Amino acid sequence: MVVSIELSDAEVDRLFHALADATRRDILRRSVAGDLSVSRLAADYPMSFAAVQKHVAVLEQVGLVTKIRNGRELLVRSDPDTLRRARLALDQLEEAWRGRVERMAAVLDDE
Amino acid sequence: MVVSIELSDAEVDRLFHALADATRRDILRRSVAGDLSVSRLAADYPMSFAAVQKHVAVLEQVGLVTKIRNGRELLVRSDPDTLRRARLALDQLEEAWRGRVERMAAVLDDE
DNA sequence: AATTGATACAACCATTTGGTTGTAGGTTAT
DNA sequence: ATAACCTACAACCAAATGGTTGTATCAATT
Repeated sequence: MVVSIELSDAEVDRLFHALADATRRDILRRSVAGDLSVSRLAADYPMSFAAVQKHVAVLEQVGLVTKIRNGRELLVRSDPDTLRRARLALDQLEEAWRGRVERMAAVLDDE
Repeated sequence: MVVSIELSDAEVDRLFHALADATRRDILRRSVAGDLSVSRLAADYPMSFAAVQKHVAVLEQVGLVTKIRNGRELLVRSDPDTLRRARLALDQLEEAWRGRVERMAAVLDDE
């Protein structure tokens, strides 16, 4: 059974904003492929460690990622459920479109 | 046949950014339901006409919307293709996840 | 215990964003 | 022609964003 999830405007705002940055999307992709520490991630971007840390924090605040302690490092782990919620928001927008197309088709059928 | 579309990082940045605002998403939904003039749209938001105009401009710049002259007003029309491109970007992120799940399942099968 | 490595966090800065008001340019209606 | 309406655009402002450096904390290694 699929539970219909209610997404608040504010949450969708933050979700899309988190996804609207190439570095953050790249961090997401890489942490999906396998858990990586923040410093390991940071090594591959042309910016300071602190900057990458901030990007991870943005992803973490919207739940796209969680951090797991492993010795003295923190592994960044992506959360597929949150990504699904982002998709749901897009789906709802697209659904409005499908509805319109159907209504137009119905009008045409009436003639 | 579905053509695999290449989305540049910059384009996805702008796409998600355009969607990361509740007012803009609402304008999208309303213009999907039926073409509306900018002033008609603006009348229903608690902000100035110029502010709404800017939101429409953001949607227009990323191609989520186009404007069509109708007498002295400009109708805002949504473009479903661009919305689909946004979804494609999300799908590609999700696909990375599916790939991981499959690899993990394969590892488990090997044991 | 001292050092090193990984992270957190504050302070700061430039740029962008989202809002405002005001002015100007077309289009329709009277 | 004039008035009324719709849109465009510039100038301005406060707040948020994305980056920096510096300092502090905490865990592991030696």
